[in-house]
Amino acid sequence: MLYSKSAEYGIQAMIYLTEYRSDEPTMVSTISDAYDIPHQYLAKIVQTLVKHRLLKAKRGRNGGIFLGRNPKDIYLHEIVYAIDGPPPENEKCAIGLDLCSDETPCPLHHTWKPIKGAIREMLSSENLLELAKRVTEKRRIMNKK
Amino acid sequence: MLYSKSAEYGIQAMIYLTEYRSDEPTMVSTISDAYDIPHQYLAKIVQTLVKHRLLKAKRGRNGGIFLGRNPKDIYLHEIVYAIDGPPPENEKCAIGLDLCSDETPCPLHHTWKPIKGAIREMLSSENLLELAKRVTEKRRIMNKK
DNA sequence: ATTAAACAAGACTAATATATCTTATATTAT
DNA sequence: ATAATATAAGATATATTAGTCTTGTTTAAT
Repeated sequence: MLYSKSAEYGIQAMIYLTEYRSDEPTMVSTISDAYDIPHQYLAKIVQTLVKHRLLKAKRGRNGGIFLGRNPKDIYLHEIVYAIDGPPPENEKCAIGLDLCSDETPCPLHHTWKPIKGAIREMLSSENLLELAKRVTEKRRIMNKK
Repeated sequence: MLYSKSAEYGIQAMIYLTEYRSDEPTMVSTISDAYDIPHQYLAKIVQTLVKHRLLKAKRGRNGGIFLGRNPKDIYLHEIVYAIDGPPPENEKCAIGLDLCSDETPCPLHHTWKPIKGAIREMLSSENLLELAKRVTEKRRIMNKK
């Protein structure tokens, strides 16, 4: 809906790294096991994130990956864009008609535009640190039951 | 984003039928030409819509398709569900974590839930007649330029 | 009756996203 | 030095979506 499955895996991996942050590198296999993601597939995604400097990798024995920078400065849309690519220049209208704009709106324009704005806002305001905190909290609640 | 390309084509076709409603049937090729949709591909989609009674078809020479009922009583989500299938029982959370609910929310839950609601609301409140009117109005504006 | 022209339907092809397999390369423990 | 073990990278495989091709069936004009 919001992004590809690959981007979803990427987000999960980065949340994991934030939640269990450490000076030691974390192996990709540790994350793929934790979230039940195919190992080699996640490895590919991780490579992309490393190229975009969102992750750092340490190769060789006892190697693994780290966050590329402080998680409170990493926003969701960066991860999504790195993996899925940036959104298209001229975004299509919701119904696929040509030339949708405020002046010549497509039939869904007035309803869809604010929703699209809310999505953009969500992806560009949520940072990894906050997300990871909420995951920790969620686990706490679930364990209590 | 909201639905598959097939569903998008289906919506376009039904808007066309609403805008140019007539007692005579409209050929699938007329619509595929108008919206630049691959003819045979649209034909397949139309078959699905006929099976779901959203369209009626008249076979044979001088045949074509009609709306299955009054366009003001046809809502977007019906078209989408007919083509893409109904949404999954237990909708996944935005980040793909297990068990996302109000009690054990995923990290995006609070932001994403109202957006999802707005999308659902949009698809279930917009009817074909309104949409077609707006397309007509849009064309009027565009021609004036 | 015959034929032309429309939708119906199934098999096939192409493109893309997802996933796996194999080999290379880097790094550390021994 | 060597072996073990991690990421890097490229080729291959599978699943899904999008699109095409061919044939069947229905209907009306002739």
